[in-house]
Amino acid sequence: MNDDKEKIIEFATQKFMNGGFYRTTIDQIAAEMHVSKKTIYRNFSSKEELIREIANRFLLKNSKLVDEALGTKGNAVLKLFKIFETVGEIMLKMNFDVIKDIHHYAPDIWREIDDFRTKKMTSFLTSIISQGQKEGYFVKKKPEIIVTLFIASIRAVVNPTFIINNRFTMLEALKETIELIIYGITTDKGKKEFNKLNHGVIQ
Amino acid sequence: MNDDKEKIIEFATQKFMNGGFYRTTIDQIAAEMHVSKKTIYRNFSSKEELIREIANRFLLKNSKLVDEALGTKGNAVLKLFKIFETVGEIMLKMNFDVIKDIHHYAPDIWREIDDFRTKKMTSFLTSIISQGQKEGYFVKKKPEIIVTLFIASIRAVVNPTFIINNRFTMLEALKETIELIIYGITTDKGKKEFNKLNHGVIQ
DNA sequence: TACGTTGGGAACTTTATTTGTTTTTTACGT
DNA sequence: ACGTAAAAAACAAATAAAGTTCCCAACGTA
Repeated sequence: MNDDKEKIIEFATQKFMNGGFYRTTIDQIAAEMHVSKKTIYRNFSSKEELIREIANRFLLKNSKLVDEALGTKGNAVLKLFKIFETVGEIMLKMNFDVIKDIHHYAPDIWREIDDFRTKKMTSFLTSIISQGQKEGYFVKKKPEIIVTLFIASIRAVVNPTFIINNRFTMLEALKETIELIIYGITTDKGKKEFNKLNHGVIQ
Repeated sequence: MNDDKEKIIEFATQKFMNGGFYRTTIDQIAAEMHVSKKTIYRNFSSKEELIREIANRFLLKNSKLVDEALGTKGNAVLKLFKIFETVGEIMLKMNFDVIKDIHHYAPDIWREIDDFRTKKMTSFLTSIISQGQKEGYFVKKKPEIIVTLFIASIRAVVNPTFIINNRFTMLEALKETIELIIYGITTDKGKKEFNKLNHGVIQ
């Protein structure tokens, strides 16, 4: 029966998130599930495929969260704010070593994740910035340029190779980066709007 | 010259703390330091010895922090509070996967750490609890029993095998545990004193 | 009861990676 | 120009995990 597959994914996700992809072996998963390796390999051709499946589900779940944030009624500044709030929450929940593992041992999967993330960001940032320009919150530079700048900056920070010692610093770095960029692309009207949400951080 | 040794330790510590002990190989360290493996193996007979050295220094450093907290002037309740504040700070700074790595791949070293920690805790808790009993803050049960209970509870929580999803939850768990135990061993006078420091959490 | 299918568990092979060693090359000081 | 010392590279050995195979027990069905 192929309700095994779901159970394996569920259990493996827990183990992986706790122990990292590398430290957690297929043997361990099988043993602790009281299932034979054969059963696992019948459902997944390799450990990598299992990891890929789990990564995809994770992306999909977070993708939905972002979509919800995007669905927020209101002006572009509010939407942008909501999205970064959501991203921050996702990052807080994440075990950072899991990301490091993928980056290190499964660079293919990492590339997929990065691609997905980039496409997602490009699409929503473009739409928000266009909206914000019409509303007079963002300066009227070419949206593609703004989006590229935005994504490049975020990717530079939210990346395992970015030297960090702990999650807090990392989140802080992201926040600072975003504030910097927002300062550069908002009109006076936009800055005012942002300060309402962000406790007056943007001058 | 044997100023190499210090440089290796310094660099390796950075790499290990960021990448974990397992993911970080001697080859990587050598390559990134622009040093040959021979140089590393001349100073350390094995990777394990290098790790042990780093772990020892880490323990020593934190041990000193605890000693400082212990040196705080004041009653036993204040001292206890200070120490757990310090421990909390240390935990926040720590990359938890590094601990998981040691626990998993170098159980010998882990046992040493655990021993050290236990001895340290036993010594300071015994002294604090005796002091607090004289001052009338703690109930007059046998200190050895209280200390044993205390240490067992803390070890149960501050342990890689304790299932946790993120650092925050873990710290929270530790805090709750400590509050529970303190509730059980303080007199009314002690509870009042603790609430002054702890925003009225102990009822 | 006999038969057949299914999956667990253990034993096995294979493959990949890393440790630790040895050899070669390079560079620098005398 | 020569000798030494360390880097770089090539090597062997060990380890550990992935993936496969086999055997056996449990269970359902005829």
